[in-house]
Amino acid sequence: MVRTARFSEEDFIEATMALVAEGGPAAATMQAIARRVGAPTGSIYHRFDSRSAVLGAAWNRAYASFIKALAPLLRKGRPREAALAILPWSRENERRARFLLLNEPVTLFEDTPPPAPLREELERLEEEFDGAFRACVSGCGDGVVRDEDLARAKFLIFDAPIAILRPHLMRGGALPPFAERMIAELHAGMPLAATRNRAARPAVVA
Amino acid sequence: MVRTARFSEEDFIEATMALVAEGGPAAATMQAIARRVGAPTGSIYHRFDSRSAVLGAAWNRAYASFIKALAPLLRKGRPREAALAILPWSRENERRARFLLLNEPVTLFEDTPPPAPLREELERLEEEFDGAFRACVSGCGDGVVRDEDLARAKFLIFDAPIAILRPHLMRGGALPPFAERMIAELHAGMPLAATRNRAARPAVVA
DNA sequence: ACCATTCTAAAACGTCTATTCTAATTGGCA
DNA sequence: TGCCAATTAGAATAGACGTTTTAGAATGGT
Repeated sequence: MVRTARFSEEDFIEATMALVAEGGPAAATMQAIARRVGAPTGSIYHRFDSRSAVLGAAWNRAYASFIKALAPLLRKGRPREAALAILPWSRENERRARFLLLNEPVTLFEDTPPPAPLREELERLEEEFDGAFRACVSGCGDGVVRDEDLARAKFLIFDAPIAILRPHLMRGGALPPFAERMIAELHAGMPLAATRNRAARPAVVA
Repeated sequence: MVRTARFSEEDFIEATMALVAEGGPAAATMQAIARRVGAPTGSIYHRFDSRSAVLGAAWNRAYASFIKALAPLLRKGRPREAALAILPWSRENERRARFLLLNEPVTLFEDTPPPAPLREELERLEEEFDGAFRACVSGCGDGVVRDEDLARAKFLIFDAPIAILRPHLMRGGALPPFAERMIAELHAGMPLAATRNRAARPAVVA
């Protein structure tokens, strides 16, 4: 190294997350990222090949942090704790939570996909997460993991809690206490494994 | 009228929905919309003021159709039926379902909001939907609708079913039968009104 | 003190997009 | 038939954005 860098990868990634969290993916233009860091746009290209490389790096970083918080609980066979762990993680990583949980990768990368190394890293992360789900599901039944059971687990532990949190993440500010209650009740009322060989208990109407 | 129009508002709206449903919001450029209809780009501007006017009109149309399918059931106090009604609606309106349920208005309109008349129409639609939810919730308890109860109803009837359907809507193709089972079980296991004056039933772990 | 290297800095380029403009065409109606 | 507003038609414009280029400044070993 011959010249000390004023701006780090970290700086650009953090700025990107903040911009997307605040104004959606379209707000994270290269010029906006640079402006936020206080750098000229060209400097970003000394660290990243392209805009999708910046976005991809930010996504992988946020996703890895999220998985780190949930996967151990899943592997220990604690789906309810895993679902509830999304709350403290979101509170401690507000920016990351808004960035990760309020955007779909498909909309974030729809124009140009990230470069190969980042795509591969993302695949690894997704496999790790998927594996944790499978471990959790297979721990609660026999060895075979049926599609329905996996879909059900992902819903109960991931998609449903996020759906509960979404309005409050969007609005900003604190997550209300009843969000936690809703997640807990959801897990109390709906079993992780699909009821086999009998129809769902019919709901009592009126 | 002095010259018969070859292209209708309808044509452009339908093309816009199809493009967004197939390739995300960014795929619906004015040129892509025009190409799909077989018209020159300029012709769109004889019917719509701007791109956001086209998107807004498409959104309002899809949303109105969706609300029309659900609101009556909500007002009749049938939350479970309302949630399940999303399935046939999505099957009968596959294009609209992908357009409406797979995109957030905030990302669709983040660059430039639709013109005032469309915004007002959207507000009316949202109020109608909100009113139906409130009617449904207040029907199941006393007159006062608490924030928590409203959030819970919107989750059970709207967000959770959509979260269940999302992977299958994205992938395309038929919605699996277990999606219906999951929604039914969700409503069987989790009551519409929050349990008052006592904590949520604790889940049995391990 | 020099020099290769790494970085900042800012302007410039090329592409893509929404939008506008100008001209040609249509078809009911006086 | 000949007018005329509505419409088609497609090129032209202007701006935004990602990316590249060029120039210069800083650094640490030799």
